[in-house]
Amino acid sequence: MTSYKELFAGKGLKNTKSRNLIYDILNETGLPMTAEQIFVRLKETNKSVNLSTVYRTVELFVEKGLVLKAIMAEDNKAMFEINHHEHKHYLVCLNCKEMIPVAGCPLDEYEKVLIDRMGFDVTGHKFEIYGYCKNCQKLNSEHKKEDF
Amino acid sequence: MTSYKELFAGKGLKNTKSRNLIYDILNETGLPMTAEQIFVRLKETNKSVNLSTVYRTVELFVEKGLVLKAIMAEDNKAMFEINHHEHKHYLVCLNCKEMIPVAGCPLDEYEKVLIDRMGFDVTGHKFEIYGYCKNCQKLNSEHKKEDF
DNA sequence: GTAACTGCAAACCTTTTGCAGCTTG
DNA sequence: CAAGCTGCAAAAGGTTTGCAGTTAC
Repeated sequence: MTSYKELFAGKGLKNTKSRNLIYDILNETGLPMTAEQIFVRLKETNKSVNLSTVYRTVELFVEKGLVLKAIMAEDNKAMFEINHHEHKHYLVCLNCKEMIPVAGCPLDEYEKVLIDRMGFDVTGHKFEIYGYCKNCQKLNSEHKKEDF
Repeated sequence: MTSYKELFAGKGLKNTKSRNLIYDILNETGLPMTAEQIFVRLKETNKSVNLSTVYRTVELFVEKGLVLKAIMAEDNKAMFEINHHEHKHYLVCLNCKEMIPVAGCPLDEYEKVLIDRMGFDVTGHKFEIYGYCKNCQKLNSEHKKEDF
């Protein structure tokens, strides 16, 4: 179990067992997880942390900028992932729900256009691409173009 | 009160008072609304429809492709809007929560690139731009660049 | 007439909160 | 030691469901 002493201290957070465990799980997994998933993962490894603590912790991490929060359409649950401070988007498979990260972002130019055209002060954006991953394409084929 | 007899019939739905009312509200408003908002709006005009009926109805509309559903980050509530079958995105003001529609979409090209590069079969995408609208820019100024 | 729809109340599920006890710096 | 964390249990808030009665076709 790693210790994130300095990392937490820098944000005015105490370095506790739960926080280390939760940050670890998010780090290892490398993908967005729900609070429940984090909770279950910890339970499996007999390093149980109370579910409310998980919620409080990830929310705190979000507040301090250590973690990013996103709410997935469909099953409206919040998902949390380590903030690597890189700009990243996901391909979300509609079948297996896997989230595949893609580097790069085609939107910066567009944001500038919007600022000019609409006088809207852009601070960020969210961009998710839905479809079917390679694996699921083999299995399924009766999907149609949808509107998002 | 308009009647959407043919529209509903085409989707195998019965033409009922509640459905007309709900579709009407969404049409008039022209912007995404929560089930609650629809419910309240109807109550105000003494055309009360039960909240569960609102939920059942909008969800049905979504299923039939008449309405689009989106879940707003922050307060994770589902929002519903008429599906005009046009590709549209929103500027979401982080202060007043207003959603300003923008026509056009810079992403089609990018989707093609992804298909080639990742073998991912894209069926759609969701794109929301966060920031501050003209009005709120005047009031606030202490906002920082955030990660989404 | 029958299948579909609605209202009502209760259940559900994710997330939040109050409080008492325990840790960390 | 004081402030901050955690567990527990209970509440909150959005959404769903079972059922009995009503309505549309």
